[in-house]
Amino acid sequence: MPESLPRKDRRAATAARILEAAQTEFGVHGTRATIRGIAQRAGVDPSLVLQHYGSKDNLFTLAVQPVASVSADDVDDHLRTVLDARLLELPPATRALIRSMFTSEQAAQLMRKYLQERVEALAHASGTEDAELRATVVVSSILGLTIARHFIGLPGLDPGADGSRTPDQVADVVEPWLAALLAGTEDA
Amino acid sequence: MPESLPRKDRRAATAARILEAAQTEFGVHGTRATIRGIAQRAGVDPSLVLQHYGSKDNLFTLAVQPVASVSADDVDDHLRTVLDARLLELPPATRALIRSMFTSEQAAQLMRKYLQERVEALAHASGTEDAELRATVVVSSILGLTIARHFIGLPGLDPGADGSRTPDQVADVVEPWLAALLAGTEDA
DNA sequence: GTCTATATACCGATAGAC
DNA sequence: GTCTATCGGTATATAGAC
Repeated sequence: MPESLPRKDRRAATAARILEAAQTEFGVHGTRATIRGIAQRAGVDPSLVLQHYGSKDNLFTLAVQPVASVSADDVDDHLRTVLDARLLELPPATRALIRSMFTSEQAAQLMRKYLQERVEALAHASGTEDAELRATVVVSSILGLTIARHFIGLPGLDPGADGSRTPDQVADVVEPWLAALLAGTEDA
Repeated sequence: MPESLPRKDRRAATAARILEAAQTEFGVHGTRATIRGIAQRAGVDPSLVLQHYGSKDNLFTLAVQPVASVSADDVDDHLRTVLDARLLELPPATRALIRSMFTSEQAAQLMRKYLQERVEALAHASGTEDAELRATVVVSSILGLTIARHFIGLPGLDPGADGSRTPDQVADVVEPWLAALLAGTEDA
């Protein structure tokens, strides 16, 4: 055995590895992820998972906490940032949250709160008529694009598929369209 | 016991009740729905469920088959029809499919095929530049609105919530916006 | 401190009583 | 034909061996 770190540090590092493994497993299997699967991915004994986190439910709660959202002082910048993030790679916690929110009321509530915060930030920053409705539609559309891209695999959003489309090209089309709805300048 | 129908009809009626119960249970619990729960909802013995359908997986396959989509000869009519259907009440099979597609690869594949058919119909009917990309974004947005409305419960889409908004009012805002993206006439 | 063994519960599916 | 009883498997969680 190599020179070991202080016990406390080793324990914290193991706990972090378990949490990362939990995010990955919940991201792949949703609420059907198992303690055994998480332990195997983290390279530890299953009992250690509960030793560190007490229960599967507690570990789940920690694993699906989304990263803090950026502020929305500038609407266009905010839209572009969020859209790029959702079309490129998904943070493990976000992937786990989306995968789990249809079979966990707790996850659904967390997602509702998270999305509603973005709705209110966008609505406040735009301030047009029907601002909340428009912001809700924008946020819902981004959610739909995220799911279609990362969980369903619709070929039209798959980068490098048929027409070798990059995520940037998708965002170039989508961003002005979302901005137009928020601003209320679209015409049919 | 009242005068009973012919055995065959009674049996078919029971099978139909079981299938309906399965759609409801898969719509509520996703792939976590149980044979026992389905049987209880249908008012029959659990063994009867397997007697009729062979296996849970076979019953699941039948329960999540979406109803056939309408044709898209007229783009605006098609958008309006689909949008109204998704914002009002969701068919049981569609609810079960969406709820299950994150924990069942079979359901995910079925949803991909279903959405891609709508994408190609819309893209063919519009025929603008980047038609497939635009149709994919439209279909993904409708999916996002459906999920936000029926599975997350975002207040901005909740009919009769704060501003007593009807689904029609939501569709009145969303439909022209989606049509503009398809037609390529939006401006930023 | 780490892991083996197990308690408890629920799942899908099957066999056989009536 | 319908239902009782149960098998085999797997899950979370706990207790105790070392």
